[in-house]
Parts: sequence; C-alpha cells; structure tokens
Amino acid sequence: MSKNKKLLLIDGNSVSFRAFFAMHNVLDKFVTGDGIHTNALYAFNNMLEIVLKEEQPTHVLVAFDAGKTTFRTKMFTEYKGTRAKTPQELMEQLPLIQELLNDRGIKTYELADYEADDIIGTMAHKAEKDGMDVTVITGDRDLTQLTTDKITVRVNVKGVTETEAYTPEHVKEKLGITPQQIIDMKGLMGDNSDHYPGVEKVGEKTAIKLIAQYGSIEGIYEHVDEMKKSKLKEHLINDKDQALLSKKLATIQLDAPVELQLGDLEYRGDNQEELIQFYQKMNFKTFLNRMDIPQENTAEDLDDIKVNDLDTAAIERIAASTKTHTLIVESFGENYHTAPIIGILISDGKDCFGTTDISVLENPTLKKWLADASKDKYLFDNKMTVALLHRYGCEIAGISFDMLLVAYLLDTNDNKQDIGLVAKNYNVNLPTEEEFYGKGVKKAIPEDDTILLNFLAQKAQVIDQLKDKMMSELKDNDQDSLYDEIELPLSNVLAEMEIKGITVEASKLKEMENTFATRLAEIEQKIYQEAGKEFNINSPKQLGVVLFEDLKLPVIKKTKTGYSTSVDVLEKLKDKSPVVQNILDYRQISKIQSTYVVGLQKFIHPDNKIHTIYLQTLTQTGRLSSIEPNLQNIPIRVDEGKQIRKAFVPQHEDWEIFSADYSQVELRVLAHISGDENMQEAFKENYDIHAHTAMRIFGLDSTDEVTPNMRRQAKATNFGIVYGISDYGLSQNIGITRKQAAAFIASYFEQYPGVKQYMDDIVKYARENGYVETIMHRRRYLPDIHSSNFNIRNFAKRTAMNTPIQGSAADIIKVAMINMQKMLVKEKLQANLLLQVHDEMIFEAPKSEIATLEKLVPSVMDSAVKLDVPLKVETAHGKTWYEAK
DNA sequence: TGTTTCACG
DNA sequence: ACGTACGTGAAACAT
Repeated sequence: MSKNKKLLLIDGNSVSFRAFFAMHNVLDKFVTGDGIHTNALYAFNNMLEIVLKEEQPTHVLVAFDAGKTTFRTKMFTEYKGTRAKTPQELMEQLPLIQELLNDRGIKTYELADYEADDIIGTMAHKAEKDGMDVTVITGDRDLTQLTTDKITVRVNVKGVTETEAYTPEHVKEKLGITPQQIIDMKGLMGDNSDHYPGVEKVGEKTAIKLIAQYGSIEGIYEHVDEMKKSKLKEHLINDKDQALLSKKLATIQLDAPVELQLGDLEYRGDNQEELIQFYQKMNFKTFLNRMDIPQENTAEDLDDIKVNDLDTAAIERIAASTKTHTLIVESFGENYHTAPIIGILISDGKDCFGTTDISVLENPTLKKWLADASKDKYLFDNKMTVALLHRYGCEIAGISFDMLLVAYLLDTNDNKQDIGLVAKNYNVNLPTEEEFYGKGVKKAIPEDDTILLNFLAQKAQVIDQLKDKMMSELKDNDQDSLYDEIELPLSNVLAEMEIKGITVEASKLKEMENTFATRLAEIEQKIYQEAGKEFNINSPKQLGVVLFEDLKLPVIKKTKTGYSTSVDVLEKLKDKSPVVQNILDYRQISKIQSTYVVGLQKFIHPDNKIHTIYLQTLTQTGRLSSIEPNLQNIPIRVDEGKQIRKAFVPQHEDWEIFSADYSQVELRVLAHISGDENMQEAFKENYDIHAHTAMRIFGLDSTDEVTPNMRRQAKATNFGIVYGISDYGLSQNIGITRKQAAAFIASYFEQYPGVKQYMDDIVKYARENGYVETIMHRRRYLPDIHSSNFNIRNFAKRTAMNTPIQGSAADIIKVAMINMQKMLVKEKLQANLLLQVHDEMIFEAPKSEIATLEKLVPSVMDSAVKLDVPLKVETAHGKTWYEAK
C-alpha cells in the first residue's frame, strides 16, 4: 500500500450529539421551512469541512449505532440503561445528517448488535494492517484505546470544531498508561454514563496507579493476595467479576462482522448538484457561499449572442426605444481616472449592440440618450461608468440598477468588486476580469474584437438575468430605500467628487521632501553612532537585532517572526537607551516622507489635482474607503505630518478650503440606538461628554472636579465602549491594570445602564438572526458569532456591538453628502464638495461664499437624520487644508 | 506574497 | 482559562 493513503473514521452518533449541544443555544434559529431543526446538522457539517481540509483523507467512513440492543446489552442488561433519551430535536436530524453525508460522497454504515465504536475499531484495525494512516473523530474519550502509531484519535473538546489529538505518546502523557490499558482502567473504575459498575471506590486515579503497578486487571488479580490488608484489597476481591465484565464491556471490538472493504470507503468528494440542493433546502447560506459552485455553462448560451455593430442605425433604434437598456462601458487599466475605454455595449435584453470604436461617443444621439434621465438603464458600477464617460465628454443619467451596489448591500462579506465574482455567487458562470484579461505580464486586451465584445455581451446578459432576483432580495431585506435613496444617489456624488479632484501644490511637497531628507540623514547618523554600526533602520528584523541583541534591551513583545519594534514597545524602552527616541523620530519622519511627501506627488495629475477613488462597496460597516491615493489618512495628529496639509489648496485664487465635521457622531449614535437616558441627557444638554463620563464613573459631584487625566481615561473608555469593550484592551490603551479597567467598565455600565442593555441585546440579536443592522438597514452578516473558537466568537461579538454604531454614522454622513450636493446646486453656490473623511466633509469655495457655507453646511449635516439626540457640527476654513482645522 | 508598521476616523 | 479593542490603505522588508 502506498504511504499517503489515509482513512478518516467518524463516530456519527457521538459527534452528532456533541454538535447538537454545541449549538443548543441557537436551536430555535436553525429551523427549515418545514420546522425541522438543523443546528446539529450545521455544526456537524462545519466539523466535517474542517476535518476534511485538515486531514485530506483518501477514504472516509461515518459509523452509526444500529439500535438499542447490542451484544453488550446481552452481556449486561443494564448497559447504557440510565442514559437519557436522545432529544426529539436531535432525533429528527439524524436522517438529515445521513443525507448530508451521502451528498458529500461519504459512506455511512451501521451494524446490528454492534455500536459505532466497534465498526470504527474494526475498520481502523483493518486499515492499519493495510499500512494506511487512520484518524478517528469522536466525542467519546473511550475510543482513545484504539490509538497506535498509525491510528490517531481526535476527541472533540468544546463543541465539535476543535479536537484534542491522542497519539500513544499523548495518552501516556495524560494518563500515564498505554492505550491498551485504558480498558483495564475502565474495567476498574466503571462508567457512569454507560452505566457499568467496576470496582467499588476505585476511580481514575486509583485505577491508573494499580495498572501502572500490575499491568492489567488480570495482573492485579494474580497479585491480589500479596497486597497489604486494606479496604481497597477487599473491594478488589469482592468486585472481581464486575471488573472483568466491565473490562469486556469497555473493550472495543476489532473484529466485528463488518461487511465493508476498504475500497468501499474511497472518498471522491461532494456530489455537487445534490449538495447544493440540500443546502438550499436547509437554508445553509454560509455553506452555499463557501462552495466553489460548479461552472454552470452559461458560456454555451452566451456564444449564441450575436453582437451587432453599434452603428448610427443601432443608436437611432436604441434612442427611439422606451425599453430599459443594459450598458457596459469597458475600460482597461488599473485606475479608471486614466484608463482608456476599450469597448461599449448596449443591450435591450434581446439584441446587443457593441463596438470598440470609441469615437461613437461623439455621436450626438448617443450622447443625448446617455444623458437622458428618462431612459432607464442597468449597469455594473455606476461611479466608474460616470467617471469614464466624463473623460470622453459624456454625461450619463437614468440608472435604476447598479448591480455592484446591490450585491454589496445584500452581503458585504464577499468580494464584490468584480462582476464575474458576483455572477458566481448566483451560480452563473462569467469570467472574472483576471480570468478574461489574464494577470501580471500576461494581462492584455484580446486581439480579436469579437472576443471582447462577446465578453461584454455576457456581462450585459448576466446583469439582465440577475436584476429581478437581486432587487427582490433587496426588498425582502427591507433595504430598498437604503439603495434607492442612499447608495445609488451617493455614487453620483462620489463620482463628481473624484472627478473634481483636489488641487495639490507639488512645489510645496518638493520643498518638504528636501527638508525631511536632511533631517532623516542627521537622525540616521546619530542612530548609527549610538548603535555602534550601520544597518537598515527600516528593517524591523535588523532593528530588532540592534535593540535586543547588541544593546540587550528587554524584549517587551514578540511577533510571529521575531521581536516587535512597534511604537508601544519603543515607548517603554525610551529611557533605557537614547537611541530609542531617535528611532521613534526616524520612523515618524520616514513614514511621512515615503507615504505622503513622496507618495502623494506620484498621484498629481497634469491638472495639478489628485483624483482619489472612493471604494463604495468594500468596507464591512458601510464606510467609504479611499485609494490611489488614500486621502482619508492624511496626517493631522503630529505637526510634522500635518504640514502635508499645507500642500492641499483650493483650485482658484481667492478661494478657501472649508471643512465641517460631526462632533462625537458615534457616541451620539450610541446614545440614540441604546436609548440610554443618561447619555442622551448629556448630549441634549450639550455637556462635554468625556468630562461628563469622567464625573459619572469617578463618582464626582460636578465636572469641575474632573482632572485632565480623568477626562483622558473617560474618553478612552468611551472609545472602548464603541469598539466593543474588553478590560484588557482598555488597560493596554490607557496604561492601567486590567483590574482597574474592569472597574471602570463596571462603573460605566452602572452609570449608563441603557448602553449595557444595548450591548447584551445586540449580541443576542446577532446570534438569533446571524446579522446586525444599522439605522438605515445596512446589514452585516456575522457567521462567526456561532464559532466554537473563543477568540473568533468574541471578535464577532465586538463586531456586533461596533458595526451598528460605525455603520449608522456612515449612513448619516452619506445622507448628508447627498443633501449637501442638492443644496449647493439649489443655492447656486460655486463651492465644491471634494473629500469625505468618515465624519467630515472638505470643500473648496470662493471666500465670498464662506459665510453662507458656515450657515448652510451645518444645517444640512445636522438635519440629515432625526435622532433622539441632536447632531453637532463644527466648521473651519483657511487658505489651505492645514488651516481649515 | 505575506508581515510589520503606522497614517487616519 | 481562553487573548483582545472597531474600520481602513500604503510602504518597506523578507521570503
């Protein structure tokens, strides 16, 4: 037999039992349409996926008990006599588990008069003789008696997804005896749950001691007469028959009459089609999503699509039609602010018209049709399409379906940037961008235009095909207004912001580059001197050697690859060596230099502007993100970095930068959704929230007694609460002991009981529904909330607490941005909205408009939504972004 | 390509 | 007892 064959044996009953109780707390949430529970099925399948991945078996068998009576009950009628009846909710799942295994291509087996253990023992033994490796999965530790060099027994601990692996060494380590001696141990001590007796007053400890001394039960009785007179000796003699019987009962058969050949157990993987149907029937969305759904060959259908030329006649026909059309504007390149359009395709759901001749965009009829809001259109990624067409002098309106946005709202978890990936989620085969164009050096536009146009036609077809289904899902989720009134209009606002761009003075950055270069060189020399050698300061590895080996500074924290040299570590080493402060300085300047001073210059376009791209469909919370470059993390906290903002200027002389930000928006959202009266009062009365919190948690009578340090700590606690607090996290953040942190939190929850209630409720909600929601019904699914892994589960809990807060704040500013754009038009202001940084908006405007903005902007922002607490907006303005703060 | 570090809210 | 703050993007180094 070849070496790499591996048999996986699963104890079906005991694992199902474990699975059932592991997810007992969500029993009522895992129910099919017909009212059958599925929690054990779900957990069982989870376990299966993990084990199959880890073990990579070539053969698999799941063994089940056949019935109540076995050869053991014949030997001893009370065997398993007192065991509680299997709950009905689990009983009904056992056939489903069998069905699941069948669909997963896994053999199941049961044998009259024998238990699953015996089937497993027999097959394990057989496989071992054939030279195979064997892994057994069970919830029952008694099976560890099967352990040998070739047979590993993994016993479930905490639920079913984690196991403890028993090898002969591990058994020895844990019990001090060999696997074969486990039956002797069980014989002596008996078994409560299987209800057989053993020797009176002998438990695990005594049993192990006796076996270590005499080798086996038989060995003990050979020498029992030599023992000193004792109660133990009396019991041993009295219960001899019971001990021998119990040993027999505990012994797993290695030669049960199993009619299976190893060849029958060969594992060939899932029966995909059946499995998909089964998952659908069970409502197992997570598992469906996890599947590599087979390539249902739509390509075949799509080959038949005839792409007609998008010529003048076609354009006339499209323009005259009242039908909805699907529009594909295809570009080639990384960044759509520079990438060329390489193809255009318009489909009316039946006929396709496409071209690679981009001059078609000069056709006035087409231009008019594109810009006509009354001509209904579907597409994938409105923002990109608007930006692309803008560069070619076209406007576009009338979009009712943006597949990218809808896919994101339906499920933020998967990567939705690519239409091919979205299609795959709906079991439609469409190549991804990478699959179609290739990647790396091979990335290229197909030479044959018909291939490209066919691809565009496929995209259009997919959009048509999935539109109704996706829109109805949106409605089911109560997310239609989130889409209609927020995300879709916002995509136009964002497009406009990106296209406008923000003016950046390259000369200013150049100047800074020189200054910082000189400073870096100076610090660098100092560091080399203090370190006694030259090395790459930017290399955490080399720096670690210098600090912790050459200079022998104490190691505070390690990463998985070596010493940690992050700021919090260096801060603690500051007074141990003068080199540390220099390294901190170097790091800071070097970051500013590489990422911002040098980095930003690369993105300045010939129009002296930077055009970022906002990703509207990336974050899990509903926030935007900004790339190429990221304009949402321009330094502000330390002055050297803040200087960067002096390069960001308005596009015209006599204009200014104007900024407006929400003050403590997340805490206000928390006050609103938690309904906590004390916190709401603080905002309604416009108190300094952090000082007010300090007063409360430190038990003071007035905020006058709050010291700056108390306020600082209270502020950190407020942040911690928003993040889904833990005492450890808070203690790390403000440098107090964990105990103190725990006391802070306890006191906080006492003062803000509504907040405590919210935290408990939202976690419960996530467990019961599998997702959490923002005030605008933005959803985030949290499958990890059911994880058996402590860390993963806790992470999901914190996410459940934080997402509605961060996400609702994101909803609010999105509404404000849309209203803002409307207001600017309505008031006929020249001011431009340029940037969004999560809780602030940055504008450029003629000086003459500043006074107007100071009135109108806050009013638009604080009226975006109506909360139980007021929203507060602060504004600033100046010649550059630096001064507008 | 993954890891570490650090910039922002 | 378990190890921890939430959400991002980019640069540099190491592999």
